[in-house]
Amino acid sequence: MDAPQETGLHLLARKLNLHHRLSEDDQLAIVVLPHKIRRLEALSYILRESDRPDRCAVLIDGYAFRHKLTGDGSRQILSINIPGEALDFQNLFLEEADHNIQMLSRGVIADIPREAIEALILAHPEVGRAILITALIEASIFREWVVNIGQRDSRSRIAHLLCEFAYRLNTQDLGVDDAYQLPITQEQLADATGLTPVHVNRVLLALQREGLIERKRRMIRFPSWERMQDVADFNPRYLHRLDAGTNMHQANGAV
Amino acid sequence: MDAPQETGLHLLARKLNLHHRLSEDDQLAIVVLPHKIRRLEALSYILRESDRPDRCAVLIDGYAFRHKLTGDGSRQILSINIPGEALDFQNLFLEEADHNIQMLSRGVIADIPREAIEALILAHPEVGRAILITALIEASIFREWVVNIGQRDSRSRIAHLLCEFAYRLNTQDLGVDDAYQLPITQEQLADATGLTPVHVNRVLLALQREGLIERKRRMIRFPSWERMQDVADFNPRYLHRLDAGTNMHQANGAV
DNA sequence: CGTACGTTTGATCTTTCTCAATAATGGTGG
DNA sequence: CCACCATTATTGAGAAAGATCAAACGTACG
Repeated sequence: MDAPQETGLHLLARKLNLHHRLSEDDQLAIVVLPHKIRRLEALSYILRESDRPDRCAVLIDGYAFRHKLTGDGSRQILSINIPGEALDFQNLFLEEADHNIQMLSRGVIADIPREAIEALILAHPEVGRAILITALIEASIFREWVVNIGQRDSRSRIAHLLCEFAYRLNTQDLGVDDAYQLPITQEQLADATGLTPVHVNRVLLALQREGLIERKRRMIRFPSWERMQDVADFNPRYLHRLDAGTNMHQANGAV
Repeated sequence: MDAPQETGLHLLARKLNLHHRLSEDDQLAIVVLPHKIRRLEALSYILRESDRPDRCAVLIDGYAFRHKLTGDGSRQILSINIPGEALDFQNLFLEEADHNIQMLSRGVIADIPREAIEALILAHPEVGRAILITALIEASIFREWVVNIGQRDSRSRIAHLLCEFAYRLNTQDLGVDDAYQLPITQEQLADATGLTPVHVNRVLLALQREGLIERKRRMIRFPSWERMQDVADFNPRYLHRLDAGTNMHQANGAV
């Protein structure tokens, strides 16, 4: 067994540092934050709409997703989260949660008490700043999703989601070269893009026939990142990486 | 001539106070913030994608909107902003803007220098907190737009946008009873909902035939807020008003 | 080794888009 | 105040993207 108690929050420090440079001292303050490790099964809920958030869950291992249900029961997936991401910055400072957060796969999270975060922000203003910036970048991603769902056809739409996910994985050093494991089913992909599962399936097969993606099992590979980026109309500016401009397949010199 | 120098920032203090209670002292600090008043024509740009934000524009009079263009030139409108709202919390703390902000009508804005905001946050932590909360609520609204565009059919979609706008106007005491002036053309409404202008027109006429809305010129009235809310699948939780639960037509006791 | 879940396929239907034209409206200069 | 122009709103007919319904096929895992 590994020791997530010792390594888990390093991922968070690393993630925050990607968007706002932090001193060694500030990073250390994050790593030593009090927290409780929990192992969760796939589909278990981390937070439900209308809950009062009182702790901040940080994803250590596995994947999670945000979603919201409409009155007629359909589900819109709002984000797919990867290890190192804090799941509750969007809710922690508000009175009640406006969406659900659920594990996608089985995994591990670290729960940090709200008060510990508050104290951290007071003692380390730059960390507070990093949290603000990270929350604003999440908002930027939501805006891009509005654009993606509102304006792009199904082909670009799905390609865009695949590009974003690849790029973010790569940012966190979780991609294996140019291939990666897509942790979601086609039905979930449908709920994330506002399409039906049947149509998602047809689009994936079409992208494959065109040679834009290769798939075996849940593994996805882009034979040409450029062509894919082009089809997806993907411009990573909205992800606000500090070292943007660097080629995605050699980046991550930081930390 | 009125004196927006004296009254303009009161609107901002009022807006922030809606989401996070502020002391008299904190509110005063907002009102006396150094700023420059500018009168702008309709469609003039306040910020462009890739700009480096260095000031915060607060909308004093008139309407503005955020939008983003895709590679093939289509436009997605991301928000419609009303007087009292700060237009740059989403960009001010990031290196470069990821979307455009443009005036919808002619109007007046107050430009606050970035440094003044930074100093304010340091001297008045509760104002910093209010800014964080306000930015998080904007993110919540973007999420709801993802849901709206991703899951609802054109009828609910447009109804939802109309409800949200009515509710927000009312929150800022800008609605005239149950009727209000919708400051956008059907083409802009189309770009906000991911539909075509032609279809928006047909949906509006249908809503009108059903007796869900009355229109003359740009004026919109809901004969029955309940029926409209129902068609729109509108639940104002995502707007995180402190005094939510109060009936929208009698609210605003605060400040 | 069977069962549940996920993927793939086919046929048909619906919503929304596209293209094109006409009708109001509002603002402007004379 | 009126005539004109540019915008905005409305209408119709046909096309297309994506949804729906239904079934078959794989494959992971208990």
